[in-house]
Amino acid sequence: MNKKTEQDIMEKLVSLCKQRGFIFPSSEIYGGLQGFWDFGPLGVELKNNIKKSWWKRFVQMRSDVVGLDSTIITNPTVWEKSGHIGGFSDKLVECKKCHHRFKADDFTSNAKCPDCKGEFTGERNFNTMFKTFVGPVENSSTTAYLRPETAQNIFVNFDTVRAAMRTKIPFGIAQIGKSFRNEITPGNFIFRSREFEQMELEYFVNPKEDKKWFEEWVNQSMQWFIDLGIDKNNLRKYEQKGKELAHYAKETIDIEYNFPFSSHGACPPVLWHGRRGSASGGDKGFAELMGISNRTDHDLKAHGFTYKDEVTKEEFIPYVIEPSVGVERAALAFLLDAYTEIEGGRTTTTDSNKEKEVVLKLHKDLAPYKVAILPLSKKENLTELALEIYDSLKSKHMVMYDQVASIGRRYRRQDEIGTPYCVTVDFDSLEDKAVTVRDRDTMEQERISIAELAKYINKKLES
RNA sequence: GCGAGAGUAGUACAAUGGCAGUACAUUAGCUUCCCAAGCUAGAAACGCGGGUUCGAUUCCCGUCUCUCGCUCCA
Repeated sequence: MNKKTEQDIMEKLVSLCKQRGFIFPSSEIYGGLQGFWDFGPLGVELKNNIKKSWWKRFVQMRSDVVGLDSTIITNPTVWEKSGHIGGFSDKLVECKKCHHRFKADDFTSNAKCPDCKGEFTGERNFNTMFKTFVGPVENSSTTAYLRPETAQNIFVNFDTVRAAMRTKIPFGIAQIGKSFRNEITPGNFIFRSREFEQMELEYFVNPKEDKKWFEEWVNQSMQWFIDLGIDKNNLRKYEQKGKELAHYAKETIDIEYNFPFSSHGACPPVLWHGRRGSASGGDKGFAELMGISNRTDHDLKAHGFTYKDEVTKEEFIPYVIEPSVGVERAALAFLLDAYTEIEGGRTTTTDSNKEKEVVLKLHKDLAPYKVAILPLSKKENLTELALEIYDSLKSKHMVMYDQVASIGRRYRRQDEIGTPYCVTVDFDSLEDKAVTVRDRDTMEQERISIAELAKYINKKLES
């Protein structure tokens, strides 16, 4: 795929998301706000389905992981202890000539730009934590922060959760929730936004076993994406090396997805202290979808926790293995991977002259609507039966009813939003008490008796 | 924050110093009845404030917002 085509796909997906009610700019009637996105009727279903899938696999299905839902605003001491008040605030200088930017601690005040020998601006603070005030008085003693990650709330609750649930190491605490980062450059649609939702799991282990558990979580995380239908060829692991690693991390592996944009431009790798400038050594497309880090005992130590094994009497500060993924970023990867254009369309039974057809091949667990009920005709007796079927299914699944326009057009509508199954009520249905169930991907149809329909659909959606 | 570009129906695009169009999407009706057919009718837009002008969506200034690049990262 060439670059132009790739950009087109991103633009087309953005349009589709807007038109069909997945995602649109926040507060758009006032021009929107950079880095903030609203999820529409379909988007919220997709997002909920992603979260549901993650929670089921990593909390519900595991006896060694429990959940948590903590607050966005906390006592600011949390962020002092964690190092975020220092770490999320960088002093930067900018070259007045070439506008390259450098961390101020690397240079003396009279230094020249290493790229073009230009003059630097004065130091400027780049703080990526959102500030707010608790209570009506705005001053330094009431300053609080919107959390830039959900992880710290898990760490500070370590002992309380452990005691309440009688958990023994190794065990994990999972949390899904909003985080906020005042990113200097949000962009690429929902890839990087300022308000976003994280699914984080902090898995506490004996430091002697950190390697084993790290590998385990990398593999588990990878498998989750694959099981939800992401093409393996669009996924890869990237191990962060040296200065790419966060200060707290002993080891980090990114799961990267082959996005249709390059998320990082060139930046001087030698001069830049900290992270790598371009994704995985400059390859275009692949960019971080998820990170799995060995955070060692950095966080628990910072908050003053320790752990005692009551059987072996061994006392230690647990290491933390952290799989962390952004819900919106995952949603983008799922949408991109599902977005399929078919030149000329798939129709063989009519000679309609369409240029292309769009099918969103989302995994059935992720599809916003699972089933659409379509009466073949608007004639009274068909719609009545169709609505009865709709009513009989809606308590179990997200079901859509649509009677407007030709049947072919309605199939296209459902294909475009990824609905896996369409149930068509035709004139024979009145006689034989059966309907046809149409598969999104194969367009094949099967005739099912109405009495068996609910069971049939349930089975299809569970398989 | 700096640099560059851009703001016109839901989307993608036109045009114009004097009634703002097209395609797709959408609504109602007719027709058809299993894969975007057709016909008829309809709804729907010039980011905002100022200036120039008889008249500004168009020209000028400002402002806001977005997009791209720089950092940051899920």
